[in-house]
Amino acid sequence: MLTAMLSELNCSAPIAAKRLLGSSLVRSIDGQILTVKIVETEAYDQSDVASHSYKGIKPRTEVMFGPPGYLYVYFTYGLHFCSNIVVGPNGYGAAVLIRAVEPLSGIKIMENIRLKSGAEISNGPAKLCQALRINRSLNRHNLALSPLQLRLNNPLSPNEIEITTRVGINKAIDTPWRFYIKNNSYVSKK
DNA sequence: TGCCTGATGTTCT
DNA sequence: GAACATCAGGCAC
Repeated sequence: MLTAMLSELNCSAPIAAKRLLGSSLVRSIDGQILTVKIVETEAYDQSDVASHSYKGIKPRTEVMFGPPGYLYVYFTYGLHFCSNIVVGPNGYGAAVLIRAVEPLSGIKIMENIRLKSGAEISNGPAKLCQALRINRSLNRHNLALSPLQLRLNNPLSPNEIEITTRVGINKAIDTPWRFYIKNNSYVSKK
């Protein structure tokens, strides 16, 4: 399955970002299984001034230039973690930021971690990291392996996907590389 | 309801 | 020393 997943994600960041919508992440914490569905993504690659990989390979961004199917976790604003799925060919710096997910199982556990319920559990990139206990220890993690696995579902049809410009950045703000599932209440606001 | 701001660590210049 | 792919709480309306 690993090779199948690799080939699915060995494409440009925007295509991979759309491909990842509707797919699941399976997180194992202390023997408990949490399952979420990816409902909102943003694409970044090395040709894009808003991307961490734009300035070339650095210790922090090295994982973005590796093979697809790995997790890139970075720390931001002094408080928060955000998680990206590395995509594109080995050697090309591209990744897809996971902006929002919909909890499918283990919801009670996530509510306890977040001290929130409903969409507030995971309708933002830093929120979902907290809900799934994703931190720097999972940077460079292989998403084919426990305790965090990516399960690609069947691609969504184009009419189920909304395309907009990205959120929370001030470079390349006109690039329409944000994708989310229409009418999904877990998509982040704005 | 919606805008504004403070909190706060890592990385890069 | 500044920038930063954020969030939550407070305050004004």
